[in-house]
Amino acid sequence: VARNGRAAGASRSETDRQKAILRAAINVFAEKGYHGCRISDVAREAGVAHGLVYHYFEDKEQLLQAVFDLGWGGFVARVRDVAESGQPLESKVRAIVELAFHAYQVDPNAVKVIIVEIARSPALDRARLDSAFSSVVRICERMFGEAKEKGELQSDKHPTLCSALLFGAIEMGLTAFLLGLMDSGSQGALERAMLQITESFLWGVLPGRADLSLKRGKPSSRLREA
Amino acid sequence: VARNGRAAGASRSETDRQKAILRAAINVFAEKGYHGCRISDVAREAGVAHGLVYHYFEDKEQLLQAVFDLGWGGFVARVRDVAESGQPLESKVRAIVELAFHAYQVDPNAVKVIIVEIARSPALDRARLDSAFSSVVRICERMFGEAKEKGELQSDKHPTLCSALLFGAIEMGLTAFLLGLMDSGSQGALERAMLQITESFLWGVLPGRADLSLKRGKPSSRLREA
Amino acid sequence: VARNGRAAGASRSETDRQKAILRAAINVFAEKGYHGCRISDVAREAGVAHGLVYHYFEDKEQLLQAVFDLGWGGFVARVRDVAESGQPLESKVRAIVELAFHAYQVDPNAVKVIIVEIARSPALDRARLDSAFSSVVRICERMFGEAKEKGELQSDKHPTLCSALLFGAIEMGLTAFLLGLMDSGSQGALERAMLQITESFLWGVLPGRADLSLKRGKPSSRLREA
Amino acid sequence: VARNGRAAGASRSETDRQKAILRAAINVFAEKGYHGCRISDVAREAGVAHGLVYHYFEDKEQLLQAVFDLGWGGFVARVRDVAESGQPLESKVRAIVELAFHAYQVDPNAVKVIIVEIARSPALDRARLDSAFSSVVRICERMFGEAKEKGELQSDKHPTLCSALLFGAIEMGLTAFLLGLMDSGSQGALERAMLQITESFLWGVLPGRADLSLKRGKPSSRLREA
DNA sequence: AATGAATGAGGATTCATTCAT
DNA sequence: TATGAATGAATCCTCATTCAT
Repeated sequence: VARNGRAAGASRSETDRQKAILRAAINVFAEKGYHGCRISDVAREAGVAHGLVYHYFEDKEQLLQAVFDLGWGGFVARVRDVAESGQPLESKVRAIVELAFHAYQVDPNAVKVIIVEIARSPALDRARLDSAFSSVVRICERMFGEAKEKGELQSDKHPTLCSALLFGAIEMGLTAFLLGLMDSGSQGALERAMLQITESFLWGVLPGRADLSLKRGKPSSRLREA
Repeated sequence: VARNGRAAGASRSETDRQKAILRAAINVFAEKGYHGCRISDVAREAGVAHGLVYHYFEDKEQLLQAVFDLGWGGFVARVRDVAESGQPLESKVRAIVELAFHAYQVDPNAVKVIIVEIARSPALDRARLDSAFSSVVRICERMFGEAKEKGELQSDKHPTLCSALLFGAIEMGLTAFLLGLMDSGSQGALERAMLQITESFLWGVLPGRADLSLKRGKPSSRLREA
Repeated sequence: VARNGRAAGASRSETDRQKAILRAAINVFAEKGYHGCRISDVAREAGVAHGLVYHYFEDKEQLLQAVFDLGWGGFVARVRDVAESGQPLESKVRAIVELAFHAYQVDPNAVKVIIVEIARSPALDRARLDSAFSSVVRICERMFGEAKEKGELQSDKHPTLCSALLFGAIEMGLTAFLLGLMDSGSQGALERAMLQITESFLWGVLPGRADLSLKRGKPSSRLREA
Repeated sequence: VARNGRAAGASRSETDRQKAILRAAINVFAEKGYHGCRISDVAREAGVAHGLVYHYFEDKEQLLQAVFDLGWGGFVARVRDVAESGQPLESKVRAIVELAFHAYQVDPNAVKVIIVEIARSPALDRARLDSAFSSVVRICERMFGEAKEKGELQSDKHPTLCSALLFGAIEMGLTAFLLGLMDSGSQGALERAMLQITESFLWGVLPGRADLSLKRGKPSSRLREA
């Protein structure tokens, strides 16, 4: 029993160490960028010797992959759930934006790393990364494509581009906070931004447009009103 | 005259070398990424000895800065011209999107480097870059703010966020091409994308836009105002 | 016990590597000069990879500093002990010359590096070095100043200059050996040189010293006082 | 005639340029050290393009040689004149010290370069430099040797060492000024230092020694009293 | 599992030197 | 003569990775 206890403790602490390193990697990558930091920076942040990083991760690149997979993988899965659910397009879009902003609220550094490093080229396995990124775009592309067939999307809109634009709006909205263009401290700023992104994407920014949603008589079910 | 010609040729060729290096840097950075290439890769691409790069540029980072300044400076100036012109908001937005896409058509690699290697990364002098990036956002923020006062923008839209969203849509639209999500080869793809970004930003993606763009100015109660 | 032995061996060997590098640096600097050698020359001499040098020393310059600190620090401390001891000036001078020559006998290369590469050159942090060098001069300056008050030094001698001259005599005496002007191989050459430097400094080189050293304390008018 | 005039003017200006470069080299070497400066630093100081340096001097090393030869060559020649003159040892020593201090007053930077760079190893043609330095030592060695035979030097003094000590005293005396240990600004400081070096070398620093010179009834002819 | 000493490939940068003009 | 663009050998230094303990 004592053995088991110790073993369990040990194995738990193993995982703890690994998690600590992953956490540290997220923070250090977010702060200095993947190329701008050393493995030993990550190790110091995690409070371990740099050699230990290699016990848990193949190499520096795999560490970034792990950060990416951890944050992105969950996000993609959740986006897929939403995109493949039965709700109307409007609700789906709203939910996806909420997912992204929620992730940002929970772990802004992780979002930052993913946003910042995702498009940088040779550091990562392009195939894997691009496809990872592409995968969300593709998922939503399908979502928009099907919505288009159902008449939930304007007929002249390219589904791929819709998908890209949605994430572009989300990303740059978040970037505005990351860069300090928007004050993320002020109460409710993130919620308002989230709302505006959704609304703008759906109805545009010009006056008199949003009102249509009423006219059409299809008030979208809104999560927060549920 | 011949002398003058030669002299002019000589002095031009000095600048030519510098330009050649800058061009090479754009292409090599776009191809392999800033961190993924060596100065000597740039030099080889430019057909010069690597030492010459240091004759014209302080160091590798300054070379990237130069790429940025060259491409971004012109873009910002043109955006400012548009933003401060007298035309209605809709035309301004349309013109700004066109500017970005035109830059991409003229020099996709430069756009790629600026978007992928510079606009995000902590690799460079953040103060300078952030302010450079912020500057366009601020310019358009003012544009949207003034439009809002004139009733050209929905009253609940935050000008900063509008600005961020516009550039987010543009950037991710371009990214879709950069990553190959969209086929930039097909005739007119860029033009259609450009149009869609503009329209989506202005009118949203939900159906009914076509009607509306004909019968603008029909106010009605909105859901949240109910 | 065996474990302890190994552990002790290990911890000692860490320091041993550092010492080996320092030793190698002394020899290589002495042989080829600071600017004339590469870090990898030092590393090879020490039998380690060049990267390890940077594990123990900040950079090449700090390595030279370390050589200096090691050799000079001890010397200064010993000079201070002598200078602040209670013995008469003559004995102090004798002891200081002995210190320097002893250092040369024990480690001629270290003395060479300190004299040739450090004591003069603008290559290093002048503030630190000058003050290091100045410190001995100042220590002895005080020694001569106090001796002067006690009448142990000619009343028209400037203490600072006495100090400088003493070390000048010592240094050039050693330099004569370093440059091969004097044959350091011949038995007792160093001892004789040491003695001559001391005697010359104390009594001058003109004839009549032998008498005087027997009948000290016979004042008479001096030429300039005539 | 016009041609001659121009030619003469041209050739004169050639020499002027060369002299300017040499002057610049002296100053820059003195300021930053031979290894611490670039050819272009020298060229800038001289107000010429760095390429021109190679028109007048083989390479960087030859430039240092030229500086050395210029300053040292004259000094050695003058020392030889003194050493081989018929005057008594005491006068010779006095004259040699005066030569050195005079050189310092006329061109402290040149003296600094020669003093500082002379002993540094691989930068220069050791054979040439050492022999250059050795040559003065040898010249004076002979001087002391002959003086010893005539009984003008203590019988137990090694001529080589006497020579080394003399220059050691001179050099460190000058170094005291170079390092700011002595205030070279104060009126007459150099003269007093010069005097003290001479006197100390001849009669030592202990009290009651100098008086001998009177007792012996051989007042040395002193230049300043001439 | 954990440490950190040790390794060495890799690449940025410098600067003496050349040479076309 | 004079210039400074151009070259490229030389070297410092970094840091991912390994491995003995």
